Amino acid sequence: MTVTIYDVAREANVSMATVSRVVNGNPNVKPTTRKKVLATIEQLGYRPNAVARGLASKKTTTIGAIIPDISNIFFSELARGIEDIATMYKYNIILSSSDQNKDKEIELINTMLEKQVDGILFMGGNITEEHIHQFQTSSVPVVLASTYDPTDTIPSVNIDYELAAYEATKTLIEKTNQLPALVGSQADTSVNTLKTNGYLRALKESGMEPNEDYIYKGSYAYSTGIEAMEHFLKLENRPASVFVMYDEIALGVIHGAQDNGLNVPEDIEVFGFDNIRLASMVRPKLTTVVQPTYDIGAVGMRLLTKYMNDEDVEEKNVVLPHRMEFRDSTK
Amino acid sequence: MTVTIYDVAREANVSMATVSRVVNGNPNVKPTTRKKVLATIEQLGYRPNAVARGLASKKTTTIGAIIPDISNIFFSELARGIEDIATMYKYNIILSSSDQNKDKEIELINTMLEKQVDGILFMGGNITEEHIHQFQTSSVPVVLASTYDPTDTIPSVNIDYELAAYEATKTLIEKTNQLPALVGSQADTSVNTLKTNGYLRALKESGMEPNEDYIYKGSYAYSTGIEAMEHFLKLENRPASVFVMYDEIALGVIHGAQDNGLNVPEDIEVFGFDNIRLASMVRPKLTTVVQPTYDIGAVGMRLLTKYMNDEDVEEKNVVLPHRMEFRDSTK
DNA sequence: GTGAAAGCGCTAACAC
DNA sequence: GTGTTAGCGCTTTCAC
Repeated sequence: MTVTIYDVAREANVSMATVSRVVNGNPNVKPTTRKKVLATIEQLGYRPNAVARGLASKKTTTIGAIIPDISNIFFSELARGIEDIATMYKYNIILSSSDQNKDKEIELINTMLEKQVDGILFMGGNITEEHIHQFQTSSVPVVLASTYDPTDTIPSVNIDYELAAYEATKTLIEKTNQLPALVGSQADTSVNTLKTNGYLRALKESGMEPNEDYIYKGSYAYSTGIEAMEHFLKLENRPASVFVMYDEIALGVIHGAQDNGLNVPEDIEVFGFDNIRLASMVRPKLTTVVQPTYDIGAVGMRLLTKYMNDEDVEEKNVVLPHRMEFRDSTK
Repeated sequence: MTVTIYDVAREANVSMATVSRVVNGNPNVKPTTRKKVLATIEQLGYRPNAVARGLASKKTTTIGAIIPDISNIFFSELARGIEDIATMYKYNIILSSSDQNKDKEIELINTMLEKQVDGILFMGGNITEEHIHQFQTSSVPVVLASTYDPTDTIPSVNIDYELAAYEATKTLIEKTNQLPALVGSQADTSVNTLKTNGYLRALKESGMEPNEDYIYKGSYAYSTGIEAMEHFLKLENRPASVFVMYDEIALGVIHGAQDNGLNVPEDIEVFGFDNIRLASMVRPKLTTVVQPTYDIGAVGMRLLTKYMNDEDVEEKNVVLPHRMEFRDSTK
């Protein structure tokens, strides 16, 4: 039925070992035999069985990527960064969405380990002790991307979320001289915590007290922005500016304002976070914290290849630079 | 080092076969032995090796998905549909982007076949004879999603792109009584051809002649919309409406118009295609052809499971319904 | 430069 | 119910 390395060996009058050498580009083969083997491979339509190879060699050239949600524009961009570098190094990717559900995350890690992936790239919400235990007892390297491990145990690629949020909030305070609102996700993830902390630090440094009414948290969705704006408009004094933890929600804030007759940035300034492609596809274009999304994936994957190949790693926890991009949603 | 089924068997004083039965939920095991085996599995931290299992059973419970670009919002949504159903049926996914490059597509198909995937879900640009040849000589089932095979040889899940484009164009003609413009991608894909054909058919039926100046094609990107609008504005008579083959480009058209002082829909009406999430995240909200993106992926994956399990398939080429959603970018 | 042979860790008859 | 055994298709020493 299916043609195996044995069939090729027989037809070409060589041993399996020689065919294996040819297939794997081993130089210790006489050019003439190589040619002969290649010819019968072609003729028989032989296709190496990567599963058998994986069993024998204990390498699958496949890595596992666990991602919160592939349909999320931020993560799909990050995934593309992973993929491009993986392709460059000849790895395939088993990709799975976890919805940041801890049990699902743990289950996925185990499934991927069973499938004998050569490494795991993990993007998630919160890194718990159980995660760390899983990772440490894993036989293959693990790298975190856009995911913060408070213990700094696991290699990772991130930006400084706390600092970025601090800077954005600080900017808003300096511009308006008033207390900025905060809109974001209520999910209990370390990135959310870091962003919130940055916001609070900026307030504190300016001698401002946080105001419950000025903090609105919901889902990661656009609709959270709409809802937040409706909430703020019911207040006696609405905020003069708002720092939003995710661009998609920020778009909701802008439209929520516009739909209620406010002008952005004249009546209310909006500062986003991530710089997803949509940020330049709104009017007014969104001022936001630029995070090198694609690069986080790419650098994470590159880091993982280093661990898989036992190369030296200078920096276990990579912090990529971020910056603020001022567009038209702030004055 | 790693604990194998043999270690478990030895520790539990049973044979490998029994351990295998327990692991695979085979009912022919006495409850007491099952309990014993389960206990030593737990104790030893045994994790079944899926690669070995795949070699022995010739099933990997992994499918391959070839997609034009995972960072594209349309395809990432489709991918989520695939994934959810795959998870439901206990399959993992090897996901790769092809950029609709034919050579890369063929190469990916081969890589996935080498990895012994149990089936392939293919999303691409053009289905050529070479593709069909590859698919037919493949040992595993293949399903196309959002990808048109003119010969109807390969099972597929689509909507009727030609009809949908026809309807949208027709609507624009009836509203404005003028020749609508066409903006889209110049990529030579069958979906693009179908959409263009639908546009042309609507013109013909209304006794209108296509006008070169009213057809602008570029990349799939937002910027194509901006460029198209700039092109139209240079014309002596600019179009009263435009049918855009992709929502993301349509957003560009809207903003290209607005950035040049035109109002949508008053000065120019815009009709999109796909109903990506962004369509409701612009102002004015985009009127568009609603395509059940997530469902195309989900139904495609479900269809693939049927082929993989040798179930009966009533409909080899599934055509899902579409509809027009009228929002604020048309009058 | 090439071949022989022993696994890799598991499943799947088949026997008992 | 449970054990024995022969592969699955390949890589990898180790000889020669």
